[in-house]
Amino acid sequence: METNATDTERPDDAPPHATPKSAQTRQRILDAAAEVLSRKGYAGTRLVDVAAVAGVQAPAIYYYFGSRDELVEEVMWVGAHLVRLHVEEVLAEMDPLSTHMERLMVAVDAHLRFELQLSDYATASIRNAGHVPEQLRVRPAAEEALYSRLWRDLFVAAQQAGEVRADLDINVFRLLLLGAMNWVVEWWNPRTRSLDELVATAQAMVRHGAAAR
Amino acid sequence: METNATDTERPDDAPPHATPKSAQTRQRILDAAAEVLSRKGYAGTRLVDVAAVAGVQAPAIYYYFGSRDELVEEVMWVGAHLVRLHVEEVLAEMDPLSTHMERLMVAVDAHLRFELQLSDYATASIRNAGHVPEQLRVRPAAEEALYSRLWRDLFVAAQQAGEVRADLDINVFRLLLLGAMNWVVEWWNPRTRSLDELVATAQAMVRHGAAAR
DNA sequence: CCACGATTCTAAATCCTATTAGATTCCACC
DNA sequence: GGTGGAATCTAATAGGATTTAGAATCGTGG
Repeated sequence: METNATDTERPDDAPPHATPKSAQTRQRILDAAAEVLSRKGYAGTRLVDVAAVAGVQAPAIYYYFGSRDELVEEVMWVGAHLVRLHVEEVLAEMDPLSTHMERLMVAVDAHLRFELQLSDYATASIRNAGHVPEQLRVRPAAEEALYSRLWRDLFVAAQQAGEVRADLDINVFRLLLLGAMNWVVEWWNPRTRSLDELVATAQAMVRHGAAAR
Repeated sequence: METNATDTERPDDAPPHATPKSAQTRQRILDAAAEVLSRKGYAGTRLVDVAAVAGVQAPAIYYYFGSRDELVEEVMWVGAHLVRLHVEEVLAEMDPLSTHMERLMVAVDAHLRFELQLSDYATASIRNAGHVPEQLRVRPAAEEALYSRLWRDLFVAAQQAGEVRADLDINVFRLLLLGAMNWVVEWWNPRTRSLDELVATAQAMVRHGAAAR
């Protein structure tokens, strides 16, 4: 019994998957859950709806996930994970000579675009962070902590380099900024406002709001 | 049948109330609902819990409210309404000679303090705005629109007076700011951070982020 | 102190949705 | 083409929460 197999994070309790290509159904279900969750929220997400979006019958979900909560938890984790990966990746591609403020601007841009355009997972994760029962928050919370650290590092570096006012409370400022960006999912309408404009304004909020001088 | 009585907004479908003093039970129930709703969210709010907090049995709620959803809707509406009243009141007390930027600072202060200290209703309203079913959003949404207008007016006046940069998109900036402040309920912990510090940083975000010069 | 309406309770009905059971189909491989 | 396991379905179960029914209690005015 090779319980500690190498290709999976979840040891043994996990149902089958990973073997045949039809386990892409698992992905369809996960995607569907992300979409429904991002729209309806934890309260309004019914397995029947998820199944319908995934083109499957509700009980089929149990072939891949132990329970509704397990499915939700995974969506939340993936959401937090993807955002962090995306922002990290974009930052890694930057010119190493960029200023810290430039890095902040790029991070703001990446966060907003990913959240609004690329990922139902991110939206689901953001909107339901404070609404799912405690037990479901553990794994996702760990991911969010990593993401939080990423931003903290950006701000600390910028402040130490003198690019951010020394008297600014960067911890509170960072949390306010992330809140402003997260809340965007509650009001942004692609048909009403251009994403570019949104990004530019958010960047201005940081540049002028935090910059030294 | 005096259906169009003068002392109530809801015409006739409403159950008794308004007459005897014991209708303060209604208030207890509403308060309890606000508290539970602000902590557990729409999903996790069970009538049994609300009843327990109100010191009553669950079915008693139906003597005052037609349904669970009606109760929730009222909490949401009251939440939005109270915030607006509070901020309007504080602004009204200001020296008429105050600058527009000073008025914005006071509004930020009032919004945050009310949301975090004074009102479970505000918290409940904010946290669940995007999570309750569509039908429940109509009445609360009307209140929120009024509040939105209040802020828009503040920003428009400030910009026209030249106290806010002319090239700033004040609509987007306003929505970002309100988002930042609303999201605070998701992370603020009174034991970890002082409210004064939070308010000061939020004000700085506006003052430096939006101010001309 | 009695009556009557207002208020609240206990007990039961109803509904909704997650979850399980068991049957069935699909598909790769012999 | 048949066999065995993987994948999915239909139908039934179960549990929890709202909501109704009807009884009990409380409090006030006569």
